[in-house]
Amino acid sequence: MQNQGLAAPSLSSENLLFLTDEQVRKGIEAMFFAYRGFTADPDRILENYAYGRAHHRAIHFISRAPGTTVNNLLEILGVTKQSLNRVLRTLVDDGLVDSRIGTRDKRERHLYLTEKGNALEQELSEAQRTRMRAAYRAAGPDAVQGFRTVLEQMMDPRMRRLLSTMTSIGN
Amino acid sequence: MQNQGLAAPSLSSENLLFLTDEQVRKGIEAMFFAYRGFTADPDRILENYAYGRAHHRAIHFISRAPGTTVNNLLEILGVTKQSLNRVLRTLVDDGLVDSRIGTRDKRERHLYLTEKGNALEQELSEAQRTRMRAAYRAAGPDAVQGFRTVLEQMMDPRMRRLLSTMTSIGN
DNA sequence: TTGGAAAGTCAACAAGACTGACATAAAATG
DNA sequence: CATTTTATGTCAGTCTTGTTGACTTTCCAA
Repeated sequence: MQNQGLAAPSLSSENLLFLTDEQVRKGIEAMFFAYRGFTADPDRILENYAYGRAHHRAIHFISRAPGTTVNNLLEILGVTKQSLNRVLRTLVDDGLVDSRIGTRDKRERHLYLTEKGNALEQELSEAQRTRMRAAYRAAGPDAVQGFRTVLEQMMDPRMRRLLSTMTSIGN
Repeated sequence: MQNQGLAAPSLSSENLLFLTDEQVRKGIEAMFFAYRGFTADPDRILENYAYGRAHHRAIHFISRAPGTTVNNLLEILGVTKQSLNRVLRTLVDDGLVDSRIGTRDKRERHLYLTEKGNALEQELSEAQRTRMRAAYRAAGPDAVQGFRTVLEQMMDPRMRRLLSTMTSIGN
């Protein structure tokens, strides 16, 4: 177990207060409630389609990285292939996702959103972006910078790497 | 649908960039990955006890507000009472939670952690706090302030009120 | 005092995670 | 060329955690 800062010599008294269990706990609870808000709008929309959060996640990342393979998506989502397969199957069957056999490596399936899939993706992400945008605007640019910084520190390093490669493609 | 800022006259060019769909989308993905990190440590611990995240949440908020009623907890957790009841039953049966019939209103149950329940709560929250603390320390005080501000803006107003009353008790 | 509302409990079901076993096809390797 | 590894898909079964519906007990107000 690490030294948790109570006796750390390099911290200012402001930092000592800032790192009290109480303060950290507030952050934990804020994270819990905020995540509920974060998923609330897409969840509401998904009810109309008989899809769930799992479908949303798949659609999101296929939209983000078109042509991604199943294996790649597995890595990003952190679920088992059986679990992802169930979701993908329904999305392919319903005509929202196109699964194309790889040209170089025919074992691979490359995933793309169809027009229909893209429409749902737009609907979902627009709802989610609207909330985020409102929060960002209310909080201001500096707060957003801090928000992003703390989130990056919270995730596992592996996910942090994954996120940075993903955003460098997408930008 | 609201004006999303692209033509908003009061925004600086820095803000225009800052509010691009791409930037917002990065935030969404960061939130997703960070939440995974956020729950990873408690989840690992819970495996040893045959409990899940739902048990953790109940334990957390009972610890936070000892003597809270089932109804109150329902409000905080945002699940159905039947769902919460299953979790509470196992916790009571296993001797982690004490459920006392209300004195004023005998319909109510007031919930308390037992010594055993407190021990698990400590183990779980210490693991979670350790990660949060590390993230906070790496990000710095200003970033943490921004983090908290954005999270509060992201949650539903009802939850924001709930959080503020909760923290005013706990502090 | 009685009927409705509120708090909590029990039962059954569904979504979405999991593990394990197995199949197929293609690529990589000796 | 034979063997092994990799990528994907599938079937079956389990677990957690959410849901709805039906029920009991308790309280309160008409």
